[in-house]
Amino acid sequence: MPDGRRANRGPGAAGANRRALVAAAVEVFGERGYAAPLSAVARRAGVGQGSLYRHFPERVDLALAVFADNVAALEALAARPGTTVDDLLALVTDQLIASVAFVEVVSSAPPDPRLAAVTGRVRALLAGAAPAGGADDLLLAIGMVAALVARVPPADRRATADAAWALLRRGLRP
Amino acid sequence: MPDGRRANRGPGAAGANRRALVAAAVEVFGERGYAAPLSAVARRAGVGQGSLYRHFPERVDLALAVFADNVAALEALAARPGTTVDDLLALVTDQLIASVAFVEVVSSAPPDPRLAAVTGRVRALLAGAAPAGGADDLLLAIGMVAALVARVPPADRRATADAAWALLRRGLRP
Amino acid sequence: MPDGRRANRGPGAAGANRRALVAAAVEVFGERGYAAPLSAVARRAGVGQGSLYRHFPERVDLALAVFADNVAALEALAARPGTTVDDLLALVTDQLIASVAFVEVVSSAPPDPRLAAVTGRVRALLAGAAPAGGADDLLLAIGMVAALVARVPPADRRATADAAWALLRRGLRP
Amino acid sequence: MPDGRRANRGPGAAGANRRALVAAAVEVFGERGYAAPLSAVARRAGVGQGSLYRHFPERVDLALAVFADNVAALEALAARPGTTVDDLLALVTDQLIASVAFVEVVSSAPPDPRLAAVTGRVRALLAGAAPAGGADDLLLAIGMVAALVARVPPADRRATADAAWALLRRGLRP
DNA sequence: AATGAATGAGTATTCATTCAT
DNA sequence: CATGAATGAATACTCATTCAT
Repeated sequence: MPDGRRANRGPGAAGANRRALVAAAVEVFGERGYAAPLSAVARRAGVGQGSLYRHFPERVDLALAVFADNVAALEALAARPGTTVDDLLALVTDQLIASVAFVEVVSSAPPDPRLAAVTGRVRALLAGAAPAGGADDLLLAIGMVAALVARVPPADRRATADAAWALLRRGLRP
Repeated sequence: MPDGRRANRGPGAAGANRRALVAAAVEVFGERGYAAPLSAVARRAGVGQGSLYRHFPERVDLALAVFADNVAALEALAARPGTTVDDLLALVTDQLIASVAFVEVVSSAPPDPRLAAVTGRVRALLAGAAPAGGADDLLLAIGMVAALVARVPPADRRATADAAWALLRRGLRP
Repeated sequence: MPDGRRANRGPGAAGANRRALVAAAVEVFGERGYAAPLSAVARRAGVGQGSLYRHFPERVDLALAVFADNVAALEALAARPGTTVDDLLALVTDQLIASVAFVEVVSSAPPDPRLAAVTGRVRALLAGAAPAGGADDLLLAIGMVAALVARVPPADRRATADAAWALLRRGLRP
Repeated sequence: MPDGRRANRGPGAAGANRRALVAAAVEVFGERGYAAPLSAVARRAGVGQGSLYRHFPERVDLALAVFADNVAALEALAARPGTTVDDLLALVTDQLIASVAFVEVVSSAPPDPRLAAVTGRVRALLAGAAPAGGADDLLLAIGMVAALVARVPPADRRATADAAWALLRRGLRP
């Protein structure tokens, strides 16, 4: 290929490509929303369109890859002795703010069983840390904060998340 | 007009067209999201593409028309003697469920001053009904419920909204 | 009509409307080219779309109206004793610069017999003022200047026309 | 691909596609003017819409490609020993007649620096062949002939160009 | 396995033209 | 006879997906 085409780095690049695509998806979807063109993700990752489709045949597969990373981090934290519910919520909030666009995925049709599996893992680790019955409330609260944070400009996300958690903790009536 | 073209109903149809377009927008955006094709809105309304653009030059103008109706209904309710904050929140929730897709608009760029005006009217009427300082908490809570409801399948929206309000009212710690 | 619709000024407005449309066409086509939307002409004239179509069923009819005015002015000048060919060319040049967009019409299909008639009148009055056989050269020269002026920014049109006439008068080889 | 979709000829078709698009643009714009639909150019070239946009993101890029070819041919001729100004003008005239529609581009807004570069190259090669100071006159004359030829039916273009050059050479006064 | 060009369906938008009032 | 809303065909442009190399 004597032309301007990027060199074919061969099979060895597969792992690096996959990681670059996930990182690019976090960035691009964070900036332009979950509906951003996939070509922009491939370009940001420095990877061909075809490679994106090989690794992630559907748009949702990119989101699932991010979720998998996030849940693994949560599970690692939960496994550490002395971790409180608040510690877990703090990490969840950090993840929400970092990968806000993927929250949109949750509502996208059709409902994906792999998504349900992720939610199940989160529920399980919350149940392990919260008093009986509290896990569903926490899941609902996380959903509310996530949804809210997703529709706020990047600069306001941290403050909005903090205000939302404060309100949720004290309730509407003092 | 022996061909397939819809009869030109003349200028008298302007009002009816406008109302049909708003109603169609609520339906279509409710089903397919705020990014749904405008051609689908025009078709559902039984109106030509050009008429849609005449009445609503930008997509956001459709949302503003819905918001204007909603806020007017809220103001009418607030003006009725004996109306409580809970009455207002109940109506807000009904509106959210009925016009869920328009919630997405609030986060769309660029920020629209007309949108800020609508928010201002809501804040004002809440401030008139809530104890001092409570209006901002209520606005935040409405935002959370709205964002959450918007990413839930239509059939679950009522139950989700109810659960969210219950959680917000009692707070996360019993 | 209690709404925002302009008052129907009635049949008496016909003449004024026609003149306003021609003037608006000169302006709008001058600014945006002969392909400018007819709705812009009607708006500029302060006249309904329907009235434009009544007076000028086709786009070319607007051009013909301008040409008719221009040729009448030329004929009036030619009829004045002592008028030279240069006087006529000076007026033609003024007209070209003022109504530059209409030059495009000449090349628009299909060829219109009324356009040929206008050209014939111009040839006749030039023949009356120029030495035998010179009228066709003059017509060709006018066509060249017109075509050139039409593709130059408004501010440069006068200077361009002057340079073109100077070149035509002296020829390429001194 | 059993459906109607054209076979994907792969990246190797890029060069052929580009050439086909330029050739199709010359034809289509020649027949229907510079405002002709780009979809017609793509269809004539036997190429998808997307490929047209990939190669020529803007309409003017098609014109620049034609100009680049034309100027290169002129420069090649100018470099040949014994080439006269008349030889160059003859080639310019041939090019004008073949790619007449692109003349419109020159007046299109916004002014494009790449267009100015093309003009500069033409001026340079004329200056090399013409007596001192003559290049600007020649450029003006070419502009007049080009503008005139562009507004004449295809069948008349050669004769019109010849008549225009003859008039320019001898000047208006015998 | 990677690359990126090719493809065309899908949408937004404009504007000529018609016609009820 | 005037008005301007209604209509939809035509066009520009984007982007998901395929596939030759």
